[in-house]
Amino acid sequence: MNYWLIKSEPEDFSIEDLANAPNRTEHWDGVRNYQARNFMRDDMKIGDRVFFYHSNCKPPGIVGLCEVASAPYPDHTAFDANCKYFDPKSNPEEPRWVMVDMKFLRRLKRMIPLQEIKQHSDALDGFALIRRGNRLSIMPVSKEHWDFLLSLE
DNA sequence: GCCAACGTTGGC
DNA sequence: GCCAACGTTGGC
Repeated sequence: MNYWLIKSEPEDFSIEDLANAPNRTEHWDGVRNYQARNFMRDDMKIGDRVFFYHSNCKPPGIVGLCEVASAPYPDHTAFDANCKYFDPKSNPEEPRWVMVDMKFLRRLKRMIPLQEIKQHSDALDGFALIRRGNRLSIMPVSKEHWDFLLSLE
């Protein structure tokens, strides 16, 4: 099993939104970064565990757990000219972007703020979230880092 | 709102 | 293939 962290701006889509979605599951659309796409396309497996991270808010941090609930499939929002995720270079015959379904598991007992995560840079050495200039919206988490982060809960 | 740190685009 | 210009992310 692999472990991941996904970012979402809570004003756009929050952990509550995922918890309230039908079947507690929603497709993770709108990823328009090749590295993040490749993680979904090549490495994510059904059942992988995922930290849900709230970004661009006060305070940012890890707020919940979810799991990968589907294989990757084409992100249809890239085909819709009225959608903000529209990409004219993607089409149904040759989709450029993919997504997976994410299923809500639970909220953390408390939010783990980014500021606190940064204070454990020794235990979390190499964790992509706290690397300088990190902008990835989907990133892998090692088993060791996963367990450590959960121990902070 | 600022701005550093990216990633992407496109001319050459 | 280089790289300047531009757009975006996201913490602060």
